[in-house]
Amino acid sequence: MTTLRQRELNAIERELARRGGRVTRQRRAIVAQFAHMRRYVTPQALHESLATRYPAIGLATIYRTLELLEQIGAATRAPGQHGEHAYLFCPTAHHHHAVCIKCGEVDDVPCGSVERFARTVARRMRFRLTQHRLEVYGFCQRCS
Amino acid sequence: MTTLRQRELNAIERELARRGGRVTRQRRAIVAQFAHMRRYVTPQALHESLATRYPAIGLATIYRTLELLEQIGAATRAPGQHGEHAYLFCPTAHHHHAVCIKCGEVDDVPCGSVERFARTVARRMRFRLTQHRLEVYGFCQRCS
DNA sequence: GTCTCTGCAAAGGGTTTGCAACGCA
DNA sequence: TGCGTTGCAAACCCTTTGCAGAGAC
Repeated sequence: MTTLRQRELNAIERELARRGGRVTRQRRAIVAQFAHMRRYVTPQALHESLATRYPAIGLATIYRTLELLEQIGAATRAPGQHGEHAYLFCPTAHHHHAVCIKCGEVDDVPCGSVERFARTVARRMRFRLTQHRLEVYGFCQRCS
Repeated sequence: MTTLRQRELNAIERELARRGGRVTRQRRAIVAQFAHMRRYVTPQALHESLATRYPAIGLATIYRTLELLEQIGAATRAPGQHGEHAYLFCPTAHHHHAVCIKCGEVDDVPCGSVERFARTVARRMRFRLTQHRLEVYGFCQRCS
């Protein structure tokens, strides 16, 4: 698990470098913490959770880094209920999410069957499908 | 269709009255325009679209009325991409949406089969399901 | 050494709130 | 007449931007 995570982090750093970006201490710290959280986080929350070990990182840097991660396909942004941004570390291909309403942890739901299902629905409605999004809420195995 | 719409409007006014709320000119105008639009609208956009006939209605009133409609179950709020609020007139029971990415019109997708599907997914993941939400994006029949 | 990134602070934009006047019931 | 609602404007809060200094490569 840790190995997989480390591999993901390395891939992100490579992608950053490939685009001419720089791998700074701040970005390393932000990405590591973000990946570790496994839930939707607001820039503010991420800033706070980094404050102990990296008190010097500015909030604007968090915003800029999260936006960058979204651009390189390592994060998803889903606007929260109060208008704030909420990001999820999410470096893999298209899939869906199961969000635990107790602990907040987010698991992945593989896309295959969702896609077939969405296509059926669209065909029935004479709707030309381009995207679909399923979110499932409930209690994860541990919180049940 | 018009009859159905009128019936929905009447139901909303009754619900308002039942909760001790008042049916004012402003609320009537807002609800009628909102229901007529059949798409996600921001408070700002609704305010503008009312400006011609009701220039005196304040933006704050729109915000307050939309929030109220959400509370009585006549509207859904889905935060937009830039952090603004977006509301959809949506007075019927639980269902899902097919959003046209060209004209913005929103159609309903009946819930039944989505629900069965979501349950299957949840069972496979040992996830105790409480809610689910499917959104389908593409071109509606007319825009295809 | 160059050019990107960072932190700070100010600006921006949407939303919410306080309050006196208004108007349903 | 009483009490919920409205409009206005100020307050709020989160996000974005500008800029000079720091730092990756």
